[in-house]
Amino acid sequence: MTLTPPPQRPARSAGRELKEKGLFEAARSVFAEEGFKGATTAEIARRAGVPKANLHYYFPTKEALYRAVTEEILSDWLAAASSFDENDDPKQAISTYVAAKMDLARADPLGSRIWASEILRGAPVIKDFLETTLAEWLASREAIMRRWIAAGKIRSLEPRYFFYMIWATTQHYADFEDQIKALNGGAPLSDEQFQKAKAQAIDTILNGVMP
Amino acid sequence: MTLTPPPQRPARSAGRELKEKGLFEAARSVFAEEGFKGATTAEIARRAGVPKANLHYYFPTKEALYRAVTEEILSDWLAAASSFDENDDPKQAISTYVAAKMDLARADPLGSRIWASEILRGAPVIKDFLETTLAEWLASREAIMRRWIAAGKIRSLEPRYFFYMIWATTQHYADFEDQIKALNGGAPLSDEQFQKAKAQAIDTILNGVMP
DNA sequence: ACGAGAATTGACCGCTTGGTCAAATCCATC
DNA sequence: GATGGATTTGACCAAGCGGTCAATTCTCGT
Repeated sequence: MTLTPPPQRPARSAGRELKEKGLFEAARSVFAEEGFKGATTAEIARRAGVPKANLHYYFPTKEALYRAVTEEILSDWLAAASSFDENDDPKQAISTYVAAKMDLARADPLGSRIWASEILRGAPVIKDFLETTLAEWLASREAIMRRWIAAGKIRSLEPRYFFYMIWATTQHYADFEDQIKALNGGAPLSDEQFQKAKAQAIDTILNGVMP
Repeated sequence: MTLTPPPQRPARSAGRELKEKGLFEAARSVFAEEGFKGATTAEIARRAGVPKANLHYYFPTKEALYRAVTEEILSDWLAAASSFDENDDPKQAISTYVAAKMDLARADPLGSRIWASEILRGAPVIKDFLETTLAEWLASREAIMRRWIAAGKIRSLEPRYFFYMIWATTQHYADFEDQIKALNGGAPLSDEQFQKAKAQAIDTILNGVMP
């Protein structure tokens, strides 16, 4: 399900995609701050610098816009998740995956926050994704981890709670960025600080599971 | 700053505190689901089973109600935080603290979610708490951990990122409960599952930092 | 240069929002 | 049982909401 232009005629000029992209990005920032219900189409339009009626030309309803935003986020999540499979060695697989999730949180904090906000309100839009695609992803990686455990390559543990820890820790840097900022003298983590945090997350998690 | 009755006259009957408590609890559930902006006083009043005008008698504005809810959450957070200091031994202190945070997430998921939602919108109401009380708590516990590191009792690490991992992991079980539910066949974690998750969180975190 | 569809937009609509208010009711005290 | 403040509540209001629409302007193939 990819995002379709509102009327299905061929795009006329490059301005179309540009404007759509502007609205899309404005929507991301407003949804991330206010959640679906708290977000207003007027505010989204204002940030995009277009009249509200113009927004409704590109995205017929607030929910259609929200769904478009959401789909991209799920797609990015899956892309980062694939890094877990790039290596057969647990140490490498886990390191790579945690690093990818940390980088995603850093590169796209808004996406992570929209996800969080969607879960907080009961996940009405992504519930199906969670119950099917995400559940399947988790089940198959649990199987991999159980083989590692059986082979004595990692400690014995319940894989899903391990993944929850990874998700929680990495996404915390996006979702709670404002809290981290407040605890960092008002400034967001510098690149050096973030690299240190990433390295430590990998390190602590690895030490936590390697025998 | 404790919560004051709207007019300051002495309470007449027990019904007053009861009604106030009902509104308070209804407000918690709505704020947790919809965030501050998405929450409506009409919905809060509906869940409390009182007319909206009655809500505004007890809490003059939506923000006053929100602030009252928020204060209690910060207070609970600090209470759980004190468990970190109950023991001089790092292993004991960390175990006890993680257990306390997990128990708090289980006992009061709404509080955790309201906190998360408040951070997501930029923490306008609790920013001062974060920059003062929370920052001081963190600084002094960082000092404790640095002494442990110097004494070789735990691995060398940056204490604050370690606390972020604890906060993230424990609060994940409250904030992302609906996601966990979706990954658990639609059912929330049973008490046994939760105890297992708690034990594993403690275990993995301890292994992650003990030398 | 003109016709036709694409894109733009101010004005507008019905509904919901947070909050107000005055009238009604309750209830401890005398 | 009368008094007066505490409490309750339906009705109401101005502002904001998501969404519509008709009139206008733009853009391209001819």
